[in-house]
Amino acid sequence: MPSATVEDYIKQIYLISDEIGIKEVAMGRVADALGVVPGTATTMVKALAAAGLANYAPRVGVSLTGQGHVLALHVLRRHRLIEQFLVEQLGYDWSEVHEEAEQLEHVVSERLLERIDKILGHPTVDPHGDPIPSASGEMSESQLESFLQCPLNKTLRIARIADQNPDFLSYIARSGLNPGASVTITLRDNRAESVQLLARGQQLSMGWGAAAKVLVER
Amino acid sequence: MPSATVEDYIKQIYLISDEIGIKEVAMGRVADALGVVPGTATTMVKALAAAGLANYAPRVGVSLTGQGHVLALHVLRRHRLIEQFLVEQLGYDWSEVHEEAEQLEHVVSERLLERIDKILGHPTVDPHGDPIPSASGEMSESQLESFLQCPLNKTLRIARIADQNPDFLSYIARSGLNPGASVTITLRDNRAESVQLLARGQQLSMGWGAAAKVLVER
DNA sequence: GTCTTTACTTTGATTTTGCTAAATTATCAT
DNA sequence: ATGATAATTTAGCAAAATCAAAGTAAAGAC
Repeated sequence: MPSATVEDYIKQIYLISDEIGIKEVAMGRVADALGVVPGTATTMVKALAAAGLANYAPRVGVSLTGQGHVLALHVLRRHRLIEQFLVEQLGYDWSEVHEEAEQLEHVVSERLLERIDKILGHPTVDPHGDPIPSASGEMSESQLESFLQCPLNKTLRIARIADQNPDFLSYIARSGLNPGASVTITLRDNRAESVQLLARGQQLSMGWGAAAKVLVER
Repeated sequence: MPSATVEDYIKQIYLISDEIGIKEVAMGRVADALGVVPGTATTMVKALAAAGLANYAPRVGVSLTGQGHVLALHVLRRHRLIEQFLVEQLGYDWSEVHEEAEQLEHVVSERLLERIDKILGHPTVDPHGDPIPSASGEMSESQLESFLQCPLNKTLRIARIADQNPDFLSYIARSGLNPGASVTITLRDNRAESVQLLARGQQLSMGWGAAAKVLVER
């Protein structure tokens, strides 16, 4: 049974790889994501490789093996189901569930997880709109657009916030941009790298970095 | 923040001490309870003493300090509230919650615990009838009698099963001796060290070891 | 009262996960 | 090309928790 640390490394490698769209993840990114010094990441990633969970190429980066990929999806399933459970059943705010799930994801049994899944009615997305992998390890690959790609002046539904940073999430929550809420993009300015939008009757403006993390559906 | 291992040692020392009614717990008992070789227990208990959680006297045993006592009650509170939650809200059987709670007790946050406590309506006992310490660390000291002390031929209510062994618990559950159920002790034979009883209309017989672990109230 | 058994402690090694600091390689600008 | 800068790896060390095996003390047997 993989340790909590191993699960965290595998999960982060998966998430970074997914985010940048490249298999190979640079060691620096791994070290950053895990909050350890680079040397620690190198040592751990070598151990992951020895355990058959990752491929490691010195000075190039790390990628997940098939086995590592399976494990990553399992951990992600646990994390996201727990988040959904905390919001739905325990009255947590969707912007504050991350830390708690981070701990719980390493100790819930398969049995408990399946009960949670059943009670929640087999949800396919967590409170942030992130997709929940199925028990068999499939992940629905939805085609969502971010604030940067979606059409102007149409009413859209917030589907997903692709960031776990508590600060960012609470800004999003305060602005009424919860998953499920409605928005209209009124203006996109390429020179200023800013987006103007209308949510809850309020006019808002976001920079490109932030705007890219809010995904909508029509 | 104490590690999961430290919490486990402190909890077991508390439980054993409580069970035998003596402050000083022999190292062998500690090693057994934790499932480690004696040398390991010695090393760890010394560390607990160095951390101010326990008093250690070589070849005599270990006892909890005030600080250790407080920690033990906190861990027990977490464990028992979680057990109650698993039974009440997630449809677990009361005889199978122990392992799950054993893991969860080390990672639930104070915030989550208080939400669970509130949802359950501030329960004072867990599914086994074991008392749940309050948030401030008080434990209701009830005066329950076991099958060995209670009066004969009276209808009594099962209040508590003082054992966590899954085998024993499932025997108890199958026999209809769940906390809350009614029983009548019909015969106690000191020579045979056995107890005859009536539960759910069924005649049953238990040895003294088992009978001592079932506590009733009138 | 010695002897043997049992309980306990000590010692030394191992695994996992982390750190610091030095050495190395790659990259980029000049 | 060359040297500076940034990223990465190596090497050496440490803490936590464990084990195996050897040593020691206490208790009971005779």
